[in-house]
Amino acid sequence: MVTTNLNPRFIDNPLNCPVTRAMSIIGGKWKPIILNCIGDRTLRFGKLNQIIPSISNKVLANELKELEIFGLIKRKEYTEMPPRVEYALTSSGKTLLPILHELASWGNTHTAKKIIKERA
Amino acid sequence: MVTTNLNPRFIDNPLNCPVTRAMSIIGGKWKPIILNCIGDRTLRFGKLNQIIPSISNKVLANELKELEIFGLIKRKEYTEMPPRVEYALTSSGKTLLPILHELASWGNTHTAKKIIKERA
DNA sequence: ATTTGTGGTTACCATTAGGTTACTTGTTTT
DNA sequence: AAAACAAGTAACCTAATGGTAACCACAAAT
Repeated sequence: MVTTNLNPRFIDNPLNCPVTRAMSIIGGKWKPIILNCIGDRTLRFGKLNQIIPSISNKVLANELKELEIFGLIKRKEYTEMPPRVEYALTSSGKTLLPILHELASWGNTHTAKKIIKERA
Repeated sequence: MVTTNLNPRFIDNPLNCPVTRAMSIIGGKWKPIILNCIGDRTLRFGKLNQIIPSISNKVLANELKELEIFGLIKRKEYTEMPPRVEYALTSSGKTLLPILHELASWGNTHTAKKIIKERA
């Protein structure tokens, strides 16, 4: 069974906290990466899978579905054979890009080497 | 056994992606909330637990420990009885605050009501 | 003598997120 | 006749995350 419901953390947000809300949407291992990868482009499923090879197609399909439910990406299906499906960010999804970029540049200042060295 | 190691996602970052790196540090259910709560203040353990009542003290202790390992918060212990421990953001942790604020205001525009309504 | 306050720890358990492999569809190429 | 392509599904499994409840040390207050 494919379970693509709303993230329980989104529904049951004890503090009704906007940070929790945001994290319940873009949190998780792959969602921010996917959003960041798509960026301003329009990408097909297979292309995304190729850019992010370490994600399985099951998980990719699932994450895309959830992102669509939250209105961050739009899915366009062409009825051809073999099938073609294109993904792009919605305007709402694009408002996340600058935040993700900041997060990325922040992440660059916290490299693994640095932290592991500092702990040693 | 208390398992406060580095997040496996931080170590095993397949794409060596800064977004992944950032999310492996501040991702998770409580870390961004804790950071945001502390903000510019200095808070004691009990006070934090009171502000975020839905977190258990075990989990809170654990998250604080991890945030300390990543150099985002500093812990100051007073050898008194009963004990007193104060937490505050490090300068590195404070650089996250503006990003968290943006995330929060973004989260405010994506309320549960709105999304559930749009789906109906 | 017992309770209270503080900042945790321990052992145990439940849920969830994520991963693996195999399979489907219908048309085109070998 | 069989294999390849594209975009997934289905069934199953493991690891990580988070949660619960009980307990600890030590001093001060009741």
